[in-house]
Amino acid sequence: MREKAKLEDVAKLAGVSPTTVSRVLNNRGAISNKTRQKVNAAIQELNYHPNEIARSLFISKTNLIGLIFPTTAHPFYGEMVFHIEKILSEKNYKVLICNTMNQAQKENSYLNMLLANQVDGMIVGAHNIGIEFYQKANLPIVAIDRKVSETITVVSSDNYSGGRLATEEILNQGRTKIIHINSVRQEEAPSSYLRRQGYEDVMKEHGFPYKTYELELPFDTKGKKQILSDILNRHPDLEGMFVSDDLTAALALSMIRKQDKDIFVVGYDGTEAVTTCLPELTTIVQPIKAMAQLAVDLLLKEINSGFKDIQKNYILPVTVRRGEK
Amino acid sequence: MREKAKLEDVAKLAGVSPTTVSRVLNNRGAISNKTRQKVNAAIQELNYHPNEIARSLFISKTNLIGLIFPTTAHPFYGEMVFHIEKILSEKNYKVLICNTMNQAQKENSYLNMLLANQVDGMIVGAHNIGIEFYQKANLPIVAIDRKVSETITVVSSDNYSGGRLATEEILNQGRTKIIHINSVRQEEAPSSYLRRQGYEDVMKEHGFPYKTYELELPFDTKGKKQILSDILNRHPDLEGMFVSDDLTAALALSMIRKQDKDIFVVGYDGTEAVTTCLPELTTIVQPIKAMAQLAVDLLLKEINSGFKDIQKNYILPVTVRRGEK
DNA sequence: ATGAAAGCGCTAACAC
DNA sequence: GTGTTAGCGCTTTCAT
Repeated sequence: MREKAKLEDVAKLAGVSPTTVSRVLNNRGAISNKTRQKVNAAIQELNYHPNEIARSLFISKTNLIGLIFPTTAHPFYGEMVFHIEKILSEKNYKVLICNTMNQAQKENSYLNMLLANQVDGMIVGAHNIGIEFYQKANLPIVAIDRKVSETITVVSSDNYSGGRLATEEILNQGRTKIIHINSVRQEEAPSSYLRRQGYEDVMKEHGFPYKTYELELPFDTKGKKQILSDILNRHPDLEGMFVSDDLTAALALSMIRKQDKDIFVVGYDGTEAVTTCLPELTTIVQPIKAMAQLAVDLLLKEINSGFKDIQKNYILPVTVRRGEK
Repeated sequence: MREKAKLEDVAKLAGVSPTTVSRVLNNRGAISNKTRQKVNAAIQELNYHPNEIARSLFISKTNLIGLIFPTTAHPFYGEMVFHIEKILSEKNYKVLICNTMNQAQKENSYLNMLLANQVDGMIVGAHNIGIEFYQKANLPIVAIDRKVSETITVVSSDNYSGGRLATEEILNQGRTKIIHINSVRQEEAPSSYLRRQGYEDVMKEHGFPYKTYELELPFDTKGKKQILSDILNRHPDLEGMFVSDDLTAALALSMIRKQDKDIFVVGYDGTEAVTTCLPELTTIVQPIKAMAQLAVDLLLKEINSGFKDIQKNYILPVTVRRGEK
């Protein structure tokens, strides 16, 4: 295995100094055409690739962005990560991906790893360690759907309206016996709380009883099914369910079909993947692409402004996607 | 924004030499307990994080792995990337993610980016540029579902058997008028060709006519639907379809339902997400986690053996997942 | 238009 | 046990 060529090798082969090669590479300063050609020829011949690591070390900038999310295996995050990476790569940034699987310990060690690797910034959509860990990082960070904070910018979609819309969608079907299934409330994640609030407010306004299940949903399908089954049994006359995650909603839907019940299910997220698989599911659509775009824009602004206080909360609107008949 | 502490700052504060700090950090050599404590205290106080970039530069190893895939927005790749990252992170490797969106130009520039960033190796599941680009990289690489090559290890699942199984599954329903829908054949991607071969061989063996559509499927759902609709119209008496991608199969399924036809659809991939959304779909399940594990194992072996010739093709078995009634 | 030299933050000989 | 020194591959003053 031939050793990798370095800048010095190129310089020697081209008969110039390392400085000159560097100038050609970075298009800086004035270079004669003849020199440029010699250098380029040498680069070609040696199949030379500049060492970004060395470059990063010198300029104290890596163009590396860390992404911390629960798991790309979930379509919501898979699509979110896709959009973020796509937008960042167009601006010449590279993306380090971290799947925390909702484990605080992993999130913490990923955070330290990213700091050690000198990322220029981070986009965080995981919710398990205190915001103070991130504040200590002293780095441009944008959070997605996280707790409001004095120093970290948050991008989210309108979870409260989402909860309201979902509930109204069911009520519009003439159904009033409606429960809500949510993930367990996490201190740092207001989204589930807001969705719940939206649901409960609407029910209260109409004077209907409401019931929210905050579940610590297990990762495996079997466990989820068991829990859902118990809930269905407990509500034999149920007419509607607002389930704050499409995948769990899908599970509920298929159980309902099997039991030949008539329960109207509304889900949450509205990813491409789930919409393709389950076009009949009514769901609240989060603007994933727009959230990704905004998060990136804000992050790059922080990075380029020297991390000054443009911290704020941004809330993007959600929409209803009515299931196809 | 306080400047980042560096090793030298820690050394000064602790009243020792940089070397000693480095030794404490890396647990190398013999250090007195007292010194270790002083150093650790200084590290704490300064909130010091070792600069991995500088370290990488010196030791000529980044512990960085590049992942090149079409898009994490597709559940198959989303899940694949999740598993790969999870396994790699346990071995202290970091992951740079690249979404090529099936564009050769992007794939090529990602490849160069990864080389410039001194990745220790790559796992590639995209199929748009010639294998020779990768060979030039002169780096440990494992390909997933790519063309067989003399110098690059390939991990795939048994696409030929998958094609056969899918077809037999439909025949077992007593259906014989079966078509196959595949993505357009790409020179470097044998998987679609092998699935097609499996389908056609089984049909031939039974003496039934066969028809394969190799489609350049557009990215948008609308376009896909149009194409599928045309195909359905062309085959009014169709009894079965083998569609070599679950998402496209899901689209076909919902159209078939709407038209109230009786066509048995078998898909391909068997991801968690699609299985959850569409438990009634029969599909060929690729062993995503096992493929990820094997790909990582082989890659790390190449990296640690100094990239010697353990190149080979590994084919993992697929299974049938029968749709729930 | 080009080159010499210093240094980004770290580690590994090699001393003592 | 601990420190001194050189250097990983690059860029950038500061010369010329």
